[in-house]
Amino acid sequence: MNVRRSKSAPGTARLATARERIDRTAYELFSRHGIRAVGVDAVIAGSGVAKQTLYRHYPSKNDLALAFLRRREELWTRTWLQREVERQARTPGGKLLMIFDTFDKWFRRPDFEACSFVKVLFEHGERGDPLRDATLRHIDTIRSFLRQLAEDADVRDADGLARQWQMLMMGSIVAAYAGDPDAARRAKEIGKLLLARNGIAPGNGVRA
Amino acid sequence: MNVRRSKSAPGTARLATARERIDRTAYELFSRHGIRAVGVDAVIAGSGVAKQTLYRHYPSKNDLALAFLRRREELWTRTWLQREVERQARTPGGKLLMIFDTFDKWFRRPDFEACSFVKVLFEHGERGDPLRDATLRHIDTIRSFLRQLAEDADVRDADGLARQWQMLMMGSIVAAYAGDPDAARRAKEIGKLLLARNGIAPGNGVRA
DNA sequence: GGCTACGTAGACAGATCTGTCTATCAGAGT
DNA sequence: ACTCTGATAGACAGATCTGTCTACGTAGCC
Repeated sequence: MNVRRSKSAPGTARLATARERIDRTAYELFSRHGIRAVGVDAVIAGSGVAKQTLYRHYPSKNDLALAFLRRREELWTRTWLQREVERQARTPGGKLLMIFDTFDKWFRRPDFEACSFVKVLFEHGERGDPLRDATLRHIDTIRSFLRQLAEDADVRDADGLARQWQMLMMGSIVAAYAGDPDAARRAKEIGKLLLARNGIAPGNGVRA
Repeated sequence: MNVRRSKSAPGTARLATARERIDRTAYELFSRHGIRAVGVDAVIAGSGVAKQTLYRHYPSKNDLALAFLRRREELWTRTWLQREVERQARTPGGKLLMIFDTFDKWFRRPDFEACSFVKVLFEHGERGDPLRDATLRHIDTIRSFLRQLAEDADVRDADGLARQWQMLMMGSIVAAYAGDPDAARRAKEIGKLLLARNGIAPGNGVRA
């Protein structure tokens, strides 16, 4: 059972700390099946870790779920979506549209798992649930990114456009999850109308 | 405990059949908290019915959940949304926009519970789950209504417009659930752009 | 060599949830 | 009067899930 390689030098990266395996497994399972549907035993089995080890790092499943949401923001929002958008488009309008090009590839992945934030929001929507509050904060973070792009484009009502854009994003995610693989393209079409309405040049984003 | 009034004449309406109380309670609880979060014991307690009675009418919780979805289509989709829209608008374009006026009132209700179909879709999204399949059919029913309106408006791609419109509807529901009470108005604005794009007169729906 | 930190293995308590079972009761039709 | 249907009340089995507890092992560090 002892598959671990070494403890290595202090402060340097280990090959697969128990904690890292827990985090990775929790991410995999929670993002695919939701939080309620996955028990701590499944995380333990998947990461090959002892129960006590998991509970040493996270005092409760709730804490593990909160850590998952933070990791989701790190991996999905920042490292994936924002980086992809910034890398492939230059103008604010082009970046906004590039979101849907990025979504398009995402929706067509066979393991498309939908947006964890929306999923958890519906799973733990009761007012007062700490998971709900955390989820709302992560959704706010995404909207801040959109609002910044809208401000860069000198839109009159940047917050309003950001909210409309996020509505399109979430709507397309639900539609894709309900089985429409072209949801991102349909959303992008609407996005173009919104950009035109707000006097933003749609081009300059490499692709039309 | 015996609160029932009478069994009344055969074939006529009774005052509150056990079955009716079960259905009403299940609707209340499932629509508010989702299906996973509500146990059969809660439905039993809420309807004041014996456990055996519930299981006589519905062989399993799953069947009860399917009945709930049918009832949701009856009450929410047909009796509420469609009727409200048909009652207050005359032209296809006006009816489409009226959806968001109706949503606006809905979103502002203090007991706004979001769309059960979307909720259940995320709760039971695993492929092969009968609840998921039923949910998708109910979502299709709503889209048929939208497609019919689009066809009445002589739109070139009625299915495409219906899908975009439904995307707006679902996006606004998620946004409202995430705390934006103005989500319906923002969606309506986008809707107007879509109508204009498709050459549909926005007016004639009583309200602009 | 011994202390400390971390990890493993698995039993266990306690809660919760679905579905079954038994026993009893009330009313309506024949 | 008798029977049949539907309802009540609640115990119970069996599964599942969170979190605790004990006992043991191992590697680094002083």
